[in-house]
Amino acid sequence: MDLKLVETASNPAIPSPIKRDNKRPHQILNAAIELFRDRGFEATRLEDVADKAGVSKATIYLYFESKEDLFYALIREKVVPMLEQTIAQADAFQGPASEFLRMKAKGVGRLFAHSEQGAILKLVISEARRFPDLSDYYRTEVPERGLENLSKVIRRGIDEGEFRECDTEAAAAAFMFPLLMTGIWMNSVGPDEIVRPDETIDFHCENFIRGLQV
Amino acid sequence: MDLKLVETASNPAIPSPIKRDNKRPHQILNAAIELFRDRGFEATRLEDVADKAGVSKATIYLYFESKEDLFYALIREKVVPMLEQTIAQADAFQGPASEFLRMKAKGVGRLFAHSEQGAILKLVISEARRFPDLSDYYRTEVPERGLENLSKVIRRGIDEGEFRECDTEAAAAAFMFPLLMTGIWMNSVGPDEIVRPDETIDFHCENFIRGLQV
DNA sequence: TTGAAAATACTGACTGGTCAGTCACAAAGT
DNA sequence: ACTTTGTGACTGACCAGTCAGTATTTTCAA
Repeated sequence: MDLKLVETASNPAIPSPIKRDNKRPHQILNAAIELFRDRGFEATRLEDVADKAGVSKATIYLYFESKEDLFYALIREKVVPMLEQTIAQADAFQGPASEFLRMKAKGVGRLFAHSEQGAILKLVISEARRFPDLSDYYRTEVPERGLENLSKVIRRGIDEGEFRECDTEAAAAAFMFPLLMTGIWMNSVGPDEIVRPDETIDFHCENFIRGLQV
Repeated sequence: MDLKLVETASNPAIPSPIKRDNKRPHQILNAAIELFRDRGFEATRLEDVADKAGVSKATIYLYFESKEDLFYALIREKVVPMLEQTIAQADAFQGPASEFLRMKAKGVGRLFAHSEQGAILKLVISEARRFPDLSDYYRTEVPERGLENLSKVIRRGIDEGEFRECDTEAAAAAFMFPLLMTGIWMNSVGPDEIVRPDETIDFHCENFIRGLQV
């Protein structure tokens, strides 16, 4: 799987001359994630990214075409591998629908709440309107793929008599949204004393299942 | 109620010389909301705000001290009135806790999904790390105030035998998050075909109550 | 093995464009 | 006349992106 994006003026088909087995791109990307999350794309100075990565600004241009390309690369390098893992996990699952939901909540919820994936989600949300093609890619590949998958699982739960009949698409969104929101919260206004992410996710998951059971 | 913020270098106690009974500030603020939401604070040029408001850039400086002040004023002028209304509504409510939740979901959910309040939420989330005092103010006044209030209502529901015993703080967050997330979704990656905000909120509300009932 | 040449990796200093914020002046209202 | 409301033109700082040149690593002939 590869990040394909429509070619635009601001996104000229990225030849991406990243040389392999070189740690520089990863150093730079890791520095960029944190700064982009904390200050936003526009307000982040490439010089600060360079400092944080321990290189000079010009070095960034050896590995990335432009500041925008750095942003695109971030999604390419950090999101796609996570996706493959999550999908494999979901495909392998056999068992009652409610167990799948529990697994999903623990996996996805914790991932967004405590890893760099939450920072990336918040970043994409923040910059979505400025990078519509990237936002479309991320939306369809990450949350919508998750929603579709969930929708099917809930349908299966209904067919097998575990869950009550309901609008499965709405249910999928209602299940997913607290997981995403917890991740965004922890990477923007939070962390704080009021919202305890793990407890919130656990409660949500159990209460959601309880509400759905016949 | 007034927006008080700790005085910092970037926020020098805002004397706010906004002359009253003048439509200019509102024109400017309305133009700013939309541009800030779509491009973010940093990437929005004051000249574009001016164009959209139908004035010259220098005119903005008759009513606002700086670009940052414009952002602060946006919260002052657009959030505080909404808050007062919501609080009055909540205080006046008498009836079963589940009815309160329904009212809350319809009110707050629709507000964030379909009005400028969703855009403001998304904006604050996006810029939270860059404007920590504003983010603190917003977080404590808007979502956390809502969470506290909800927490109490759920407690009341438990005490009156309507709801099962549970972690009321986690429950409040789990109830609130889909409402907030729907608003953010609609103002960033959405609108799209997959997420229908009203159906999502309605399902969430009913399923949440169903899960909570004894 | 050594060391000169080639290839690769990196950088400091610069530039051209952009934009927040200013100011001297103009128009409109009273 | 005087105050309020407005503006076009300017400026100084900032920063993405470039480039000429330096360091380091690799290659390979003697």
